[in-house]
Amino acid sequence: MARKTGSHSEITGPRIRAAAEHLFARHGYAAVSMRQIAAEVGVQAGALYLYTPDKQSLLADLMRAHLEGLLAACAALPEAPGPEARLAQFARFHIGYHIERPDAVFIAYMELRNLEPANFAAIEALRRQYEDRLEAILRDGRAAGAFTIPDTKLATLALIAMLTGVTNWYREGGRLGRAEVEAIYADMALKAVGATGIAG
Amino acid sequence: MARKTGSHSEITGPRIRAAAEHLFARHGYAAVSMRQIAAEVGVQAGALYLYTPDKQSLLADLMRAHLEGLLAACAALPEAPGPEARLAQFARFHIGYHIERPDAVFIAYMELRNLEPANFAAIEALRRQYEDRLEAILRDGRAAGAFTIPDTKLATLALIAMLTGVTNWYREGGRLGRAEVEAIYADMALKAVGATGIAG
DNA sequence: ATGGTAACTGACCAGCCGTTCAATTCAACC
DNA sequence: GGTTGAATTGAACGGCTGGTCAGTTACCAT
Repeated sequence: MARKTGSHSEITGPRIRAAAEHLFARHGYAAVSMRQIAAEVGVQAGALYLYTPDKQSLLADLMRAHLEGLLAACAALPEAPGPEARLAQFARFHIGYHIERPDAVFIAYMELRNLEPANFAAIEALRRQYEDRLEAILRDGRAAGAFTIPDTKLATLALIAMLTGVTNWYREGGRLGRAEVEAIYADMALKAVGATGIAG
Repeated sequence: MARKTGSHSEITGPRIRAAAEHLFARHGYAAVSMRQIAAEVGVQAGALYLYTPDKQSLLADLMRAHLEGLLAACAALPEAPGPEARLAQFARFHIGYHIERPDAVFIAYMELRNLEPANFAAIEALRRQYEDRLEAILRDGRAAGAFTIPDTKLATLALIAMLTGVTNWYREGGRLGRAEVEAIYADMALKAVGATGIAG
């Protein structure tokens, strides 16, 4: 009993990545076996190795894909007028993008320690690129006198931690909708850096 | 070759917990074997089971001990005058306590999914108790007109995420000392909830 | 000196791990 | 209708897993 109907290579590959993302997020990279992933796809473990050289690459590829998508989407944002608007836009974007991909976000933040050094360096570089986007907004805003920030790097990390925290509790269909959460968090982010004007 | 000198039971127990905490934080619960823990203590794997019924209890005990210590220390805080002072005190306490226990914090936030349901419920209840402390501060402050908060629960989660994020990057002997970090974060926390007075 | 016992070893258990690969199956092409 | 080759199976590899336990050691009280 090999393949059943039609050519599967273009279907099985994405299905493996989806199953791995789902299982890694739920149980953690180290706790998930290749056989579990294969079972979720409906295939034998050996077949996975037609699509990934090993388990580690499966993890690294998921994380890289997520961060590259995040960076691309961030770069595609329209230019906003003024520091407050830029920060509000970033906050809303960050929450929206993360809320829609809870599994990928979870993995990207929790499985860093399971990456081999080379993969870790690559992923870390992408993460830093994204942080730099926010840091630039804060730096410019401070230079323009729009924000009150004792330390730009600290404010960057604090805001990202706050905004990303949404993924820990947000559930579709919960008490608050996505738009409300975005508005509330954008408002808090602006206030936290002492924004004078209102652009939430 | 059994025990070498003196009675070890009061030494080996804590050493096992310390080794487990260290290794779980570094590599993750699922990725650490009982034999690795035993090796770090300088003992054979079987000896671990004189001090813990199984690996799962080792994890649950570490998390429970951490959260109970956190709650006790929080409860021992002197009463602060007014909402701003209370929030500033909480922010400083939270950062200080977490900064000093990076391994325990890491485990408490990352290994929840590796807890069996019964243990998870117990740990989650402790975590919620701690959140309620902050939420009470915010609720009282809002009622007193000191804070501007659209949603108290959201603000609670946002602040905790922001404050806890410090443990992701803070290193002893880094660019900023503990006192500076506490001051900057307490200030941001106050501003984020629209505190009118200054009590950072 | 000797018996008791707390502390620990080291071998063992069944079972799962990531990974490999010869053999098989089946759609597509000639 | 036979051939090709991509897709997949299923068994196997050595090695590691959490956990058990009979046996050994070294301290302590007597």
